[in-house]
Amino acid sequence: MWMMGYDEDGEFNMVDPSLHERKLMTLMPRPMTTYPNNTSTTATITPCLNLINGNDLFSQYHHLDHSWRDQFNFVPPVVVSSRWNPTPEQLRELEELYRRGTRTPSAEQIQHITAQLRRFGKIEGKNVFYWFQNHKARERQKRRRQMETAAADHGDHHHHDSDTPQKKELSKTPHTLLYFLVHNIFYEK
Amino acid sequence: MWMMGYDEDGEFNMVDPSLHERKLMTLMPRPMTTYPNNTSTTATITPCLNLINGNDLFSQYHHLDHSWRDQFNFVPPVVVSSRWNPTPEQLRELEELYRRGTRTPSAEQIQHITAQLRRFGKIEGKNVFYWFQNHKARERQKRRRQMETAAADHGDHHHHDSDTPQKKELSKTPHTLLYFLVHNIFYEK
DNA sequence: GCAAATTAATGATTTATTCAAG
DNA sequence: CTTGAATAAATCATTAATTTGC
Repeated sequence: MWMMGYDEDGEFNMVDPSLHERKLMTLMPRPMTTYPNNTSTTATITPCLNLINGNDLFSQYHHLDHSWRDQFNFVPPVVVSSRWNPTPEQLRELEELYRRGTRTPSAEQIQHITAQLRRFGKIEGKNVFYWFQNHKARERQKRRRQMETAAADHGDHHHHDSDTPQKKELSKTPHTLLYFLVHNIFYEK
Repeated sequence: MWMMGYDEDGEFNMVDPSLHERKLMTLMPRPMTTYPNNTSTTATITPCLNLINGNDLFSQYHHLDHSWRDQFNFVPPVVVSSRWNPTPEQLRELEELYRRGTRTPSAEQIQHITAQLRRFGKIEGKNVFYWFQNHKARERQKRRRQMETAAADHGDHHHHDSDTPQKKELSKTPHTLLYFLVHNIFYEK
């Protein structure tokens, strides 16, 4: 329905739907079977991805009666959460890193952090990247709003805090995920 | 100088300079030596990268006399352009694609286009990605400005053109480079 | 004609905004 | 309502056009 047509920019889209259906993934129903690449050697219990955070994703199929299921060899598709949700430990670690000054971790830092946090559950590099990006932006806008209200209280004074983006520094070294990825994938050779 | 310190967000940066010195690259002076990965099997003449668009990058060192050069075994560093510049053919092809409706090509499209355009000279996927991103944005703002002036002429009427970003469509399929890269690099497994 | 100086285009990054899952 | 994910807008920085003084 939305898969083929012109968008606001007049762009014509005709794409392979299988490539872009990212909302929910349907997997073979193999409960308690971890991913092949799951490093099961860690001492901490890595919860089955379908039960992370205690959400039993099978429960939504309990209304199906067994006779029907058996007759057609029906197996309820396992709907796996489409987006990452940090475990409390992961969040704690990330916030600690942020508090200690990490804002835009380099690709290597991202990889390292990701590897560390995988001990606490499923996580990918892009999650770490997005987390810092969002956290930085939202802390900033939080402060901005505080400043606004403070300014309104005091009669619109322009008091430059230590966090006010003063004038914009030059020559910022690119540290973004995009930078890393571009250099890794697209630098042919 | 700018390489180590706190940026506007209070982030501490201490990075390997070699990773980020992207302003100008200095290569060994090997005139007429194409890049190793240069597909030299194509029938079309692929110009030496240093002479693309007819810029002889050695001419800037003609003031140096030979005796001095020979004495100290001086070889003029070949300054290679730090950013891609499309050849006329590449630009023609890209504009044709745009005219035909391509706006945000998928990763596969990018790879395909890049492969095609490599026939005309050095190019990378990210160049194609950025070209479409920039071209789309600048065509849009061009039209926006036209609209502004038109509205000013007619007394600020709100006449919704077919290109006015009406309300924002939902369910846009992610087609960006970032999407592609993220899925290729960070999808562990 | 020819470089240095200045301006205009545009390639490349970063930041702000938006969408939508939970 | 919070926040992970994605896109669009703004910005930076480099190269090409263009101008200017000689």
